[in-house]
Amino acid sequence: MIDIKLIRENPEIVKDNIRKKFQDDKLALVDEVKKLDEDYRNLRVEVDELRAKRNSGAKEIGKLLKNGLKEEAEQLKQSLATMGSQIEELEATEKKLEVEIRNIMFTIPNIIDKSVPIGKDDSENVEVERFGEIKEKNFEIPYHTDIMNNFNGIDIDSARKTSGQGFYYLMGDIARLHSAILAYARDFMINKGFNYHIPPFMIRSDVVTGVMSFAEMENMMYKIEVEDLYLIGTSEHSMIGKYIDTITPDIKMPLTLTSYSPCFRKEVGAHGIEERGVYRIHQFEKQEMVVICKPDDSMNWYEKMWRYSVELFLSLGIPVRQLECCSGDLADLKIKSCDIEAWSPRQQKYFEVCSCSNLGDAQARRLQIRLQGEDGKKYFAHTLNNTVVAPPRMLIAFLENNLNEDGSLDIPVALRPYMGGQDKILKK
RNA sequence: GGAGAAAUACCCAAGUGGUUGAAGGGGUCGGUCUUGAAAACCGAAAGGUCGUGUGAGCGGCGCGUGGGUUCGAAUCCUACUUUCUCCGCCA
Repeated sequence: MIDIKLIRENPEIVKDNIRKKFQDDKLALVDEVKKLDEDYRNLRVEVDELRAKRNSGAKEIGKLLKNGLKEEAEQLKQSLATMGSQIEELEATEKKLEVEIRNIMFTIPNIIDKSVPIGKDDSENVEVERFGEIKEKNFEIPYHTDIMNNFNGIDIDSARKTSGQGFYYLMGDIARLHSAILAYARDFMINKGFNYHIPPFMIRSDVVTGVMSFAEMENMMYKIEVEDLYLIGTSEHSMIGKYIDTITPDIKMPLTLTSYSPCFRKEVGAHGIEERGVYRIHQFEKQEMVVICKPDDSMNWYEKMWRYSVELFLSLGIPVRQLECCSGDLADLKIKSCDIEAWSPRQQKYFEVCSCSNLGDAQARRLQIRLQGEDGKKYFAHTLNNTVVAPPRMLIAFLENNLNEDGSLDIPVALRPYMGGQDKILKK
């Protein structure tokens, strides 16, 4: 959500930005909302004047009554009553305009960073850099669920029975590996100075509508029946929700947070649930990083954050690449974003495992997350988020890259303390 | 889950329908005293947000949140949220 002042003063910047994102159908909205905003402000002046009159009139009645002038007071009451209904009418229009303006402002994309490559859709995303050495395997890598099966590590059939498609039982060493990776990721971020959080896994509807669009909500969020609660789709929801309507002294910035949570997603639309495996599922777990900082600092943090993901994956023997989101693929709230993709030796290609985003002040403006300088001035924070690691999807990359020809799995040094010291787990 | 009490500015707190942006403290800032500080005393300012104006300013909204009653609401009604106390239940 951008500042409407930008539309008042510099609509061309906003339109250019829309063109860069190939959303030309939204161009007309700029002039439309500009006009609505003018109407709104003119109306405000009118209503405010009336309200001022009513207020002073009401005070006058108080005085008259005090002086025992009942007749005059009654007369004044009459005239104020008619003014009251007039005000009510205008207020209805005022409210309507406010809602219309807000709705349009939600759909106008944030101004993208000048470094973002221009492109229509995800096919034009740009590979920036590759990290880690790809070790060619001279044997065939099985599908990830088959690898898991070799360790008696997964039971999807039973999960289908208990919960339907898109669920899984992880078992034995694979389940332990899953927990180990999360624990390692947690400590990895703590060692980077991030503050570890376990947030609520359910949030109220007002937080939900605050942190996401209506469409997103429909496609992602599970609602708890009877209660006003939703299962979170990512801990970002509860982590950002924590700061809604807050003013924090800016000397406390940056807030570097890392949070663990299970994530629940309906996955309606998009690609849907893949039948086989744990690539896209209704329930997974995720270690997340969230940074709230001063505007000047957000690009530095963006760079640091995606690099943390790279470092973590490399430390687990998984080659990755950074893929920068082009303008057309960038979500409307974001000013810059990239994916970290892990190498799949089986598919001989990279696939998404982390997504790092700088939202600029758009999220903060929408949620009123403000900072206060030592001079007392208040301004909107910048917010960023990135995946640290999200198993079981991450396990796909882990298993494929650390698999040996004899079916055993190497446990990288970093992970061994979390796996009871084992350097290898063996096929069952 | 049941019963009761409560929510006022940075903090504590007064205020039950009429100049209440909201008494009084604390804190903050300045001064006196002191080598410096503390204490004490004297004095002062500011307090959210939006609109409007070049500007000093003017005005709207605002006392947990949303509705309502009224010419007028911090004050009355209502729903919700949260906190505290007691009872019940439970990892």
